[in-house]
Amino acid sequence: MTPQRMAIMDYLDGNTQHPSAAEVYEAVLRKFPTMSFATVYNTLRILKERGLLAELSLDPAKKRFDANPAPHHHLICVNCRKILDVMRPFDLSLPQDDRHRFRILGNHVDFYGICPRCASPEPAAKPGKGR
Amino acid sequence: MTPQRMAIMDYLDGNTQHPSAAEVYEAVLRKFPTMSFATVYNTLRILKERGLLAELSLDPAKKRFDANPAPHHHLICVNCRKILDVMRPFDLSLPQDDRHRFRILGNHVDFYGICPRCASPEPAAKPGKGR
DNA sequence: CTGGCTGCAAATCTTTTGCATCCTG
DNA sequence: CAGGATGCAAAAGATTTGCAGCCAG
Repeated sequence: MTPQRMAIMDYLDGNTQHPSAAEVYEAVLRKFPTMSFATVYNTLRILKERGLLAELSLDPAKKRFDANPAPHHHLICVNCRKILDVMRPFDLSLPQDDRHRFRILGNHVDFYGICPRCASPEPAAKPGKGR
Repeated sequence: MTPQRMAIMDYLDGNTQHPSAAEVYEAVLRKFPTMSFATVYNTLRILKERGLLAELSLDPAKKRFDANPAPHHHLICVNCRKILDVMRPFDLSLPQDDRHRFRILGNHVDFYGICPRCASPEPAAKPGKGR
């Protein structure tokens, strides 16, 4: 655990914004002006491999990172791509017929919709590119 | 509907492989050797905008495309990234408390696990890069 | 000294864009 | 001829890799 890694974990810990690697980089840069992209990416990969954070595939444009260790689901605005956590558990056992002989490890639910800001007559946020 | 677009739809229609844009390109290239990346990407975007196909965020490394119009879920091998369809519906109404005043449009469940091939002692597939 | 980590640059991969051309009506 | 589609090349954005230098054990 180097100072850089701690800074990255500090930034992600308790952060519910699901930041992208670029956002992590910008944030940590304030503390470590010499921090490089490569270190951020390498560190995020290593932390992910060690199970300290999760990489989310919710945004096709880029990876987003989540340091919340509790299993949870997500609510995504299809317009501005804002992502909120849904901590409520769901009972989602996959029936044998649908398992295709996979060993099931877990599941994840995405709810998608329009957030209040984007639903308002004068949308506050531009649409994300949503790649 | 141009011949190129029909070729792309033909390739995707009934295809349960959830191919990436590059895979679509390679496949359609056999029929249209002059087909360019740009046309594939532009066409995929247009078909998506018209609701003829869905763009999946299941693979952080790249977009995957699915022409199956029925709402359904996915079962993903975390090792080789193989993706299977789960046509069974789930009752997943999000309680008011968790809606954060979003207008909910839908949901999608990913089940993840290890497929039989990757679980076998001599794994047949290399791990995907999983970006 | 050795191994791991950092920082920089270059490379890679995926996707998008600009633009000239072509086809269709 | 006007609009839309294609093909090519270049650009853009995200991520990875190669490599030299640095630091700690």
